[in-house]
Amino acid sequence: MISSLRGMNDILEEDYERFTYFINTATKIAQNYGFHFIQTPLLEETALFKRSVGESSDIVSKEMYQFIDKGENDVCLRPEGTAGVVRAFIQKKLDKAGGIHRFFYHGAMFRYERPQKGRLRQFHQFGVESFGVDSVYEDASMIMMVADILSACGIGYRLQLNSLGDLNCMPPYRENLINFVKNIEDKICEDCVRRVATNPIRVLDCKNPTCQELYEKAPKLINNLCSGCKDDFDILKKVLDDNSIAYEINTNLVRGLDYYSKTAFEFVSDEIGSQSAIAGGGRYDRLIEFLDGRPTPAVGFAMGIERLMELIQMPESKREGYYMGAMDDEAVDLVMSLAHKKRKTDKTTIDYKAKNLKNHLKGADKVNARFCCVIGTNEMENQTIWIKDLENKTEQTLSIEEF
RNA sequence: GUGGGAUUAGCUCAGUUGGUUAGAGCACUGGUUUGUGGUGCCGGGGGUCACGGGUUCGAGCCCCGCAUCCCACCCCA
Repeated sequence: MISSLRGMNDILEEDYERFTYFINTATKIAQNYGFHFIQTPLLEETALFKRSVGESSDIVSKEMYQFIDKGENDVCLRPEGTAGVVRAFIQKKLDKAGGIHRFFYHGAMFRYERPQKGRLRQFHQFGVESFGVDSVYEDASMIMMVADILSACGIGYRLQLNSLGDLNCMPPYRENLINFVKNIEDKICEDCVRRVATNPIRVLDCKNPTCQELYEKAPKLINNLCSGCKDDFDILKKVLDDNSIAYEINTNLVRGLDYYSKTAFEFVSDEIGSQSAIAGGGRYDRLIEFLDGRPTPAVGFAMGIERLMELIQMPESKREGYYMGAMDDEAVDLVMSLAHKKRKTDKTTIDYKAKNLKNHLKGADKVNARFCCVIGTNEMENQTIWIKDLENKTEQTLSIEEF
């Protein structure tokens, strides 16, 4: 038997119902916020991710499905969604056109990681990207949108917030931090030593308790923001307060992708194990110019659909549509024709085998049909059809023309 | 990539110190004497015990390998 590749799952039946329900709910909300759907290719030039996500990130340095295609192009399956959307935005010259452009997307992402609960090699994200709005109110809108989507799905969460600063305050802070860490380099873990060289800010996010203790005395970016960043962060907090969205400031929150600046946020769940981040995002004002576009402010987020799946509270499934069956073999053809007509407007399932009434009622129950419609000898004689409403338990007999 | 645990029917799981033909519940399917369901009763099908080796008179059970899943690290959605 050939089975699916490690970390790559089929989505069907109950899972598919939940998956679709989430996409539909999130789509509606994104549209309410003025976003439009965008679809970009699953395969992109490798250079796109190296330049956007950053070569120092684990995603690019060891997790990409990368290969050379038959045209000798260095390509890879997308490990995240933002890079492709930004590429499309620039390629379509929307950066030069100016104005505001808001997109949402959903689809498969690929990362070659060791699978675990909530961590797959092929997984699905729902994300949005907003271009051309530098106001921090847009950042707030992003967070409100995630909160709306999660609430609509009945999902509980904690929201963590941080500011990563901008070109004015981040570089001096970075130097500051490097100096601090260099002084205690002999006490920190191996990973942190590596991080100082590749991406020093990420040491703050280290899970090692010894390191965490040491970093408690480290300078905090939140206390060293320039006035612009600080004002924006204050406004953001106020807007969230005004709209009753609870948050906690996590000065160690560092997004794993290199392109983020200023607002960074993460929604976590305490109910799904160690892979607890269910949504994450932030501002990335410099990414468009990194990818050769005209400088354009941007902010976005992504949600991991598989991680949300078991948290989604599905609405109660209601009886729907028709079930049709015959009690005599001679009636099967008539059932078939009536069902064909009915299917133009309603969900209709047919049982092709003649059965007694009891079994048809059981069958109708099984497919969760609202109406059980049966044709037997009596009905054939009178050219009628017997219908029972399984919800209200009422019955009627209609002529086949009326049906 | 590192460390640990698990794997028996479609699903959830029993299976004694290694000993006849591997079980249960649910699900599926048929019947319940020919017109009333979701909730009665009776029956039926379905297992290379993940896979590959080894030890043994004999392995679901012990040993080795391997695959997958789970947990933690790591990473991140």
